[in-house]
Amino acid sequence: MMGGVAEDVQSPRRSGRPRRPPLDRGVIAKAALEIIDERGWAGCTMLALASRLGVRAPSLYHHIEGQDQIVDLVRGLVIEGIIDPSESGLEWREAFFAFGVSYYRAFATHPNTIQTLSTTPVRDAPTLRMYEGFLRMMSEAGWDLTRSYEAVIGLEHLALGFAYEWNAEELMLDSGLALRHGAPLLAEITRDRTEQPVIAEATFLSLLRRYIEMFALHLGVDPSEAAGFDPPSRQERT
Amino acid sequence: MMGGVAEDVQSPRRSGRPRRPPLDRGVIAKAALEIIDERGWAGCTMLALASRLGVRAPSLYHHIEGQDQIVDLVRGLVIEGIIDPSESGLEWREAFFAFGVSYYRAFATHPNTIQTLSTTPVRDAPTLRMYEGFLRMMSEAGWDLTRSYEAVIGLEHLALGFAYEWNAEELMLDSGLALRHGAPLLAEITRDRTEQPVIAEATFLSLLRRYIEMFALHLGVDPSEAAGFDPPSRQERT
DNA sequence: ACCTGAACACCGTTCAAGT
DNA sequence: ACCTGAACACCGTTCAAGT
Repeated sequence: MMGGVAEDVQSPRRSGRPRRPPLDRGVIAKAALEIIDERGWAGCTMLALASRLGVRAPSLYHHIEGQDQIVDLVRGLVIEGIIDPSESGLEWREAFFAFGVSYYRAFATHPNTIQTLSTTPVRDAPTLRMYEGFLRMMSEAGWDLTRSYEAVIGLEHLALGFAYEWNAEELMLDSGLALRHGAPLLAEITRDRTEQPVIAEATFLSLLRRYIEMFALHLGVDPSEAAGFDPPSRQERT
Repeated sequence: MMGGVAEDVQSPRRSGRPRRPPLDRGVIAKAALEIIDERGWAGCTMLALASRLGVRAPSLYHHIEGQDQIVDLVRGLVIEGIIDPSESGLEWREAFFAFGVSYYRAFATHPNTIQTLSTTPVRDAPTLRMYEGFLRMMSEAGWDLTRSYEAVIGLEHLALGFAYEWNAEELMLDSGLALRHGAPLLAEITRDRTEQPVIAEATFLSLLRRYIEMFALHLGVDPSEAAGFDPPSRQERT
């Protein structure tokens, strides 16, 4: 009974290779991000995801607990490309800047993820590590936690705003519509945004520099007092 | 035939009053915003909306074209509370500041609208008017359109980020989870955020002041050149 | 262990039928 | 003119049944 030799004669080895990659969280995450990039988050249904993977929708539930977990997986994938500022060895301003730039680029590459990722609870380890890395870097430079946390929150939304505004499929503002509603200035500035993504990054970088300077001037203290330079009161470390 | 007197005898006038408000876009918008405030945008289904209005779902389609239009209506309602900086009569920095504050408050009052409103094309007249008003104010103060547009985009996302982060039902970051994943600094700063909304507004206001100063320093030009004062090259107005 | 078909509850939207 | 029940296509998810 066991070990029957009733195998097809003319498939000596060729038949052993499965024609689709074995399912696991990694390939599911990758497929999900691809669909989101191509068709937006709404297009990433369980059916679309399953059929891209050559499988039926219920099969996915053997590897993930539900749609929520796809959010976590995709977030991990997007966040992966962001540098850890606590391991950069740079002075805090430069580490902050490098972090901000790579944060912006990660999301500018995947603008369709922004809507969901920016307003969904963080549950994945890579993202928690990212925050911790930023806080550690700032802490080691002498900043207090509250200030550092405000800094990263503000930075995130500034970066996400620019990344989305200039890279998302659907434009937020339609020039023709603005004109028809008696908003000529708005209509003018929203015309011809073909090559704007490039300009947008330059603008963001410029803004980011200013943003960091703002914190360097010790937010909450009269700028004239702190004007001009180095890190605030350095905490003693053992 | 016409004008039959076959009316119920004992309902001389009382029966004339309908027990539910007549349906129109205004009441639909208001009901939608209430549901979104209470249960989040996902809770605002056509069924939930209809039943709050004492009506069946298909009835809504006699007044609105579909769910997309609900977005427009709700946006109009939220944006309504924001001041028009071009009619404030204030100096540009103060007008900018007042605009930013009322923008922040409008969304801090309705944090559950942020996810959808911040990533959905603008189609409603009130919001287009809001942008136009800001651009006109900046233009009259001598700023060029591109700079002004960047200013309002950056401001929006900064404001939305803070408004969401500190007022949304679901916290973005869970302290316990952070601790369990080896992120002690993040865990510490996200503990006890009970009365944070108040602190958040103060933080945002402080940040907003700096943000405006940043633009006052003529973004894109070496700050040491422009350091310290008044509006940029004033355009001639007829 | 993993995939599947069938089924369920719940969406948004359409439409012929009523008044 | 406006509301309704019934119906449709499409979701996410569950589960017993297969291998």
